[in-house]
This record gives sequence, C-alpha cells and structure tokens, in this order.
Amino acid sequence: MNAPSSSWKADVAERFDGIFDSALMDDLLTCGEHMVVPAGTMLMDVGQPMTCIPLLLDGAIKIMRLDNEGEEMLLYFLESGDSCALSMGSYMGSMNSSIRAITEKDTSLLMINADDGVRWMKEHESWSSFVLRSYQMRLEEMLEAIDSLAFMDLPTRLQRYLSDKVKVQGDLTLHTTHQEIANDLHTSRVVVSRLLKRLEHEGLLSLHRNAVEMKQF
Amino acid sequence: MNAPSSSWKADVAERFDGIFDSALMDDLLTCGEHMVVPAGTMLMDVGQPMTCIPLLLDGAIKIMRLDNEGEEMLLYFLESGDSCALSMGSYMGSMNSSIRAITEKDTSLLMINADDGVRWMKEHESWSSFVLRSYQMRLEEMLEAIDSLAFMDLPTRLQRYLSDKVKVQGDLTLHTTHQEIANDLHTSRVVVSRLLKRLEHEGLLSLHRNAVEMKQF
DNA sequence: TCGTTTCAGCAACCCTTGTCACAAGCGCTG
DNA sequence: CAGCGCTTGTGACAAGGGTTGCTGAAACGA
Repeated sequence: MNAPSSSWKADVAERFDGIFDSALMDDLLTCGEHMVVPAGTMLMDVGQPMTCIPLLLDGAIKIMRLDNEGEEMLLYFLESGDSCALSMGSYMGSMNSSIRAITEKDTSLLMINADDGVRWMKEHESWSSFVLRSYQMRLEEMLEAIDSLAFMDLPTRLQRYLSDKVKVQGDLTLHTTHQEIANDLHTSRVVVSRLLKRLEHEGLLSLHRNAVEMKQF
Repeated sequence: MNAPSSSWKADVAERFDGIFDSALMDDLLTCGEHMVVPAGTMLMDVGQPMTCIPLLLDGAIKIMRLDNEGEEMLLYFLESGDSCALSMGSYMGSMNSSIRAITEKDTSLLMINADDGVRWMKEHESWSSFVLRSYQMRLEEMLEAIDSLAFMDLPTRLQRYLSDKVKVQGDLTLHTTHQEIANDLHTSRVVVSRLLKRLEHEGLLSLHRNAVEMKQF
C-alpha cells in the first residue's frame, strides 16, 4: 500500500473514528471510491439520478435549490464529516436529485455506491445510525434556511451569509463577486453592493475587487 | 375484543397494509397507544422533549416553525399515513423538538414510544425503510416551503396556502379568520384581507365572516 | 336587548427591496 | 497602448408589502 492511496484511508479512519465500527470501516475502505475534486465542480444537479452517497473528508460543498427559471438559492454548506442525506433518496422512490451541489473549495470525498449504502443499513448499525443522524442534521439546516427567509431581513441574511462563508472557507477574505453573493441570497447585485457598502461604512468589513475582507464575524 | 378497540386496529391494518410486515404490525398493535385528539390541540411544542413517534391514521396536523419572538410560520401539513420524522430525532442527540405541531382537524393517531421505534429500526426492515421514507418526504416538503418563501410572491403563496388547506380539510369552505391565515403565512392581517378581496373580485372565492369559500383550486 | 368583543374593510403612509440607467475602474489581450 | 469585458458605485424611481388608525358589522354574553 503506497503513500498516496493509504493517506486518504488514514483520513477516513481518523475522520469517522468512533462513528463507524471497524467492520464497517473495512467495507468503506474496500467499496468506497476516493476522489479529490477542485472547487467549483458541480457534483450533482437537479433531475440527475443519485447513484452514490458522498462522504465528505475535507473541503466544503454548497447545496442549492433552483426555481423553475433556473435561479439559484443557497440552502446550506456541507463540511467535513457530513454526508448528503438527500442522496439516500435513491433508496426509495425518488431517484432524482432535487438540489444542486457544487464544491465550494477543493474537496476530498469518499463516494459510496448507493446499493452498498442500502445494504449496510441492515448490516451495520453504526451506518444506519449515521444515516439517520445525517438526515436529522440536514433537516435542522433546512429549518435554519427557512428561518432566515421567513424571519430575517436582507441585511441580517447577508451578514449571516458572510459569517457562514468565512467559517466554511477558513479565511477572513472571501474571494467572490457581489453578483455571486446576490445569486446565493437570491437577490440582485445592486442590492448586495448597497448593503456591503453600508457594512463597510460601519467598519465591519472592507471591500476590494473580487474580494470582501471581513473584520469580524 | 370489542368494537371500539378493534376499530382503530383495523384502521391501522388497512392504512399500513403493504408497508409494514405482519410481525411489525403485531408489535404496532401491542405497543402503540391509540388516541383521538380534537382539532386545535397542540401535540408538541418547541423545546419540548420528544418521547414518542406519532403515526397519523386520520385527520391532519399542522407543522410550524417559530422565531425567537414566538411568531409562527406554517411549514407543512401531515396527513393520513404520514409520520413526523423529526420525532425520530430523539434517537440521536437532539432530544428536543424544534417545531410546533397542532391538530388541524379531529385526528386519530397511534403513538409509538420512541424506545420501541429505535428498537424496531434493527428488528423490522419495513420499519426502518418507513422511517427513512418519512424523512425523505419531510425533506421534500421543507424544500417546497423554501421554494415558496424564496421564489414566490405573497399573492401566489396565499393561493397555494388556500389550495393546500382545501385539500387537507376536504371542504371548499375554510372556516378561519384572516388573522389566522396571516399567522400561517407570517404576514399581517391587513395584507391578507387586501389580497383576499382581490381574489374575490377575480371570482376565485367569496368571503364571509370567519369563512373563505373557494370556487376552484 | 344592550354592551362588548371580534372580525373585516378601507385609506394613507412608509420602509424595504428590486429595477434601470449610467459611469468609472481594473485587468486582460491583441 | 487601445479596446473590451467584467466588476463595482450611485442616483432616481417603482413596487411590494407592512403599519396605523379608524369604521361598521357580526357574533356573543349577560
């Protein structure tokens, strides 16, 4: 076993230590396909069949919902240790994705074949419990997304968005454009520029071309 | 076995025929506690521990989210055959409910002790598959709630709301006040009155005191 | 029956957000 | 360097929806 192939295996073992029992861990290492994808890759799109379940080892994935005109809206981010529960849907009737998933950073993940995932539900208790916990976490995140839309005004949503993004990126300076932020929040570029300018005047951040530098969050 | 007690058992058997295998059905009938609750009963509230899993036999339950000022916002309705997956959360870390559940009509349900529910995850494949499917359906409904908030304007949301309510109530005439509608949509009474009046002028419904009579939906 | 409460209608106003139009600056490439 | 595209800033304006205050009518209770 050479260094590059064993390194991600060690990563899996470390990341899911105490979560998956050793038998499951063996299956994971045997059946899972490891891959590293660059930032900005679309891993899944609306209407696409879901044949595999991604386990996130490192990096981040942006999960978004689309309206019928194709306009995007950010739902939440998946981070290391998360899994996309919606993929489990292939288990049941709904074979197709209802969301779009794009890597937010360079991302290392372990792809599990959906059939294996289904089989493990019976074979490994630590797997079924992980899947359920994953569903639960996704539900909670959806609730937060709903809170934000239903109860918060745009300035607040923007600040939350910036904070989240800083956390996910692990960098106080966000390399993005106003237009991209507007897409994620499903509003217009002009509005975002206006609000960002206001936050800059309040000293919470400073603006540069293709970058927003947060002072605090 | 007398008529009243056997009647709900027959109901369970019929409702979940083909979904639960017979061994599980026996457990359900043994361990489940049947109850009939009148419309308007709060079955669960935010922060309350979730000790049992409700299976809906008949009626409807309104699921809502609250903001920190206690303002409500309708998420979706549970109908016959549905279960509240969020209750399964007691299985994992989050022991407390993050939503409020209120019966929308007189409702007949079977309460399952959470411990039993957890045990059955291993013992009955038809149970674990039901639970997963239930999570999946709840997720889809949350997505619809998000769509409605993010992509639709108030007139459209109101029409959807009225249609949904007609479907759930099984009656073209909704016995409710403008204020209640406003609460569910998280807007103000005046705004709802304004929009309803417009829909009345368009001939889509007619308004009465404490009632909205839909012409079509 | 009378007062009280609840509900709905209406008008005026204001705030938030979205839209349009345009200008200026950066950075790339020919 | 000239030209172009992409990004940002800004002002004026429109629209959607929330707020307030008041009115009258229906229901309800004593």
